[in-house]
Amino acid sequence: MKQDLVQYSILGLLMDGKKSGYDLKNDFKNSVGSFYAPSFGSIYPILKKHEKNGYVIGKDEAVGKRKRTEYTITSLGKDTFLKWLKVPVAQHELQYSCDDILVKLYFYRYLPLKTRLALIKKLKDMSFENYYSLIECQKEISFPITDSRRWPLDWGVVSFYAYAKWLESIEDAYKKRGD
Amino acid sequence: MKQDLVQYSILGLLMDGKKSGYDLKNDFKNSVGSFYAPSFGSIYPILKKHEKNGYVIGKDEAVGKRKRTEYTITSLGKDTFLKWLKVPVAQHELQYSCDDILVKLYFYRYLPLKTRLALIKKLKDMSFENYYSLIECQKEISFPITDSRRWPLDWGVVSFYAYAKWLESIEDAYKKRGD
DNA sequence: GGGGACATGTAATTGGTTACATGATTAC
DNA sequence: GTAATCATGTAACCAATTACATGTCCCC
Repeated sequence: MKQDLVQYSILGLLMDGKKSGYDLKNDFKNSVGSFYAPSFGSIYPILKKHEKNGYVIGKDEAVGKRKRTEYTITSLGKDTFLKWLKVPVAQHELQYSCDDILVKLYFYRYLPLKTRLALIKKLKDMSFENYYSLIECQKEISFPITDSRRWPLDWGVVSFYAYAKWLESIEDAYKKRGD
Repeated sequence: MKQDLVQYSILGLLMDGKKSGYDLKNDFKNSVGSFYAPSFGSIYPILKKHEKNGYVIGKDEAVGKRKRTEYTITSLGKDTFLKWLKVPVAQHELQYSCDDILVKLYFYRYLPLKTRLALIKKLKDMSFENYYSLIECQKEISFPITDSRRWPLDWGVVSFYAYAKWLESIEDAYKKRGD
């Protein structure tokens, strides 16, 4: 999934208006930058690729004498992005690599409320499932709490529980809002 | 750090006895495999590289007519591994990418108790620090809980709190043991 | 005798980062 | 005038995965 992440994130950032490659770099920094920040060396080539695929349209704009190429997302690009966004996070992605999920989560606001809620519910359910299955694993291993071999497992247990509870609180918030 | 991870992990897995490349593949699967599992295509070349660097020594062993190359870690290899292991996890690594840390954590048992404890304490302190600083960030943003733009931040808050509390419980366990 | 595990290795491909190259504009 | 920021792009490099290539052993 990782390799697609840049590509879809760029489409995601273009969802709220046309931007240059330079803008995108800053946008990454100011949004999902703390866990994912691509370099110019990947942004510009991807933009070109997106244009070739018909996902974006580049237009040279002159700001004074300084020229910049602004990219607008097409409806095909939007569909492609939304299609990716709607794919629920898979169990194995949740397993331990959170970065990709965090990026996806950030863009959930572009989904209709119902879809968003369904995906959050699914994420919550998976978190609880993972939590319970790791609890089972914990029972099977005999290492004491001070043995580092069980730490990654314990880390998983505490984080899945925390995620699940937090996702539950989001669900509750939606319910209270009554949308 | 990511690229070094494979290399040090291989040294780490060789810490408790000589192994072939094939063994290592299985070992990854059975230990840190759920969050990090390299392919043969990276294991074998790294083994060769390690041998060139004097970190491991490969010896052809014949099991019947089937030959396998078993690698033994050298004292230089051990030192190199331990040196890496002793480097505390940096703040930015803790930020959101947990995989690398989990791998490192798994190998902490090769460190003397005192060092291990100090590193756990440091990790705990950083988790609390991150937790408090994210709490500050939360105060500054005005998005309601139902806005997906704050979710990555919230995710960070709940996970840092969970990690910190859990690391604290490890410390307590050590104290109770009175080592 | 065939499938599956054991065992090693490499070549092709992918995809990213770093560093380089270039040049305009703005603020001091 | 010079440093910082704006702005775009590419070439060299690096590291990893996939797929391929090869062959043994063991059990059914």
